[in-house]
Amino acid sequence: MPAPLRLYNTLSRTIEPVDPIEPGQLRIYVCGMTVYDHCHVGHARAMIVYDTLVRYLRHRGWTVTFVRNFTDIDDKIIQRAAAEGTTPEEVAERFIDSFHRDMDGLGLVRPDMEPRVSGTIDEIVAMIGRILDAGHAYVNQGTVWFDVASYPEYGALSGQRPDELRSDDPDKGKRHSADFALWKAARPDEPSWPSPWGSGRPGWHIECSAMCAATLGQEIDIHGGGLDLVFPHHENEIAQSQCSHGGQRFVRHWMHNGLLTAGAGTKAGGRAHRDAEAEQVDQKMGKSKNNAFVIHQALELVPAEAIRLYYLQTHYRSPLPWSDDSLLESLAMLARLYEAREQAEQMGGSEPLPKVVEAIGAEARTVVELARALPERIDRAMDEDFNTAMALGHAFELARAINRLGNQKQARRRGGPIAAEALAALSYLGPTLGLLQQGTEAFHDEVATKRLAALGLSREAVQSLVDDRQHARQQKDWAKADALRGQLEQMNISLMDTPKGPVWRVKL
RNA sequence: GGCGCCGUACCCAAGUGGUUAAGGGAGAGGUUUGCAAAACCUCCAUUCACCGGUUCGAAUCCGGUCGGCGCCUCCA
Repeated sequence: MPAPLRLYNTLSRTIEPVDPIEPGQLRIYVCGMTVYDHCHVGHARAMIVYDTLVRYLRHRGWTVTFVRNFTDIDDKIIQRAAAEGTTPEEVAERFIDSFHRDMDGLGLVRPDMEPRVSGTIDEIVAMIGRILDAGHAYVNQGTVWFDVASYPEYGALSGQRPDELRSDDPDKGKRHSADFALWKAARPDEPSWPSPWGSGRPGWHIECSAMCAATLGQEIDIHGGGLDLVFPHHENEIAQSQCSHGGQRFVRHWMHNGLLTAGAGTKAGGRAHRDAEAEQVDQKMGKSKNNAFVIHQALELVPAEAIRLYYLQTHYRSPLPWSDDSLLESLAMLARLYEAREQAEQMGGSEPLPKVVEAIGAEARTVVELARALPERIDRAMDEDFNTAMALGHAFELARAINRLGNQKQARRRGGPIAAEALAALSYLGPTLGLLQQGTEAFHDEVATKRLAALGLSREAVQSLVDDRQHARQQKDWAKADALRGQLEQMNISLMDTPKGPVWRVKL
């Protein structure tokens, strides 16, 4: 049996055990993208949160079926196609490709299914038919409206009551301003499909209900998405799904990730003036707010795992401010983990563990204790509402202990058996959090490539200064060596003299 | 107007009834070093926006005040 997991359920507003429909199995549906533009780092947060969840659940023994859709029929896609003089299909296809490139770049697992609205039209039409038959919808001039008043449970997820909503809709033929379109009557120059109510296309919310049922069945275990989807999108999904399935419960566990915010003043430590320009407050990131930072740009600055760490440092339900400075800070944190691992990798010796521990003493014991405890501590944090931040905190405690041990000459020579324990523990970060999955060299190389590009420097330029300094040092021309070091420092390159020769790194 | 979330050190951030309030970054001092860098050590919130209340005991529960954010139009 897989390990039990407790998660916050938006429906009950409490942390509850995940209670699967079938023992050991979880059917998870996550709202994906409307593909009318490139994804920004706010979308990346949602994608990374659910990717981490799925990885972790599988690692803990669950059989997970993970579905994430593409909304490829939508007003904005149609608008963009019209503006570019192309077809909605072409626009959707282009941004689905872009999405896949971004997700691959971020190192995310592919969902088991990625249904598209355009491939689910028959199911959508059938579902709308059942909703009409059940008396929860009405037709007006080729448009089918969901009849909110017919469904007393409406609002259970979001706490909204239809009559209390701000209603600024001009009358479009609805009975109640909270009613929403299941099927939109065809308009000229827009894609449309035949239906019993005339040609048209699906409304915004029905696709997810239909794709969910088509891929996972009438009832699913976990439905995820951004907090901004709670109302109306998910509220409407519940209404549609349950009204078309004879009242059958739709979702057992509703999971919502907090949003990324943008627009805060500088966070650069030490000089956070409170001047007028820094008075901007955090605002949700979004294209309409014109403050979006695209995933592709972020991946040019840092390795994918740094972006991942950025998000996992904060609990998934909290809002998270985005800033370039914080992104670089996350990279520095990631490097700290990689460097601790490297430190462990370099410890030699193959004596029996107890003997080495005995010889080295307290520092060795601490590493062994923390290493052995780490997997369980990570699991405990993750099993209680997916607390990735706490899990990471534990990992950093081990990293510090490894470094402390590595400061001892004797440990570097004989600490191998202790390091093996630490390495095993650190490798636990892969299947659980998706971190430390690169080789040490590959990591340093990627960091150097991306950071040098960001600084406008070339490896050759750096290397030649490093070489010059090395010559100066060999001639004990300390003044010249220090001058060259200073020059590198100015370029944001720090130089480390190691027993194996000088090693340089871009300062993080 | 309605619904909901949040306010923890210089910054980011975990903790949500009970021994010393995780972790990261910045800062100060030290160890180490030709000098450095990295790393390590020490210091850096007797205190969790504010005010009341419940309790033997609260950052954690309840009420109020102030401040911020999200949703109610498309949104991860």
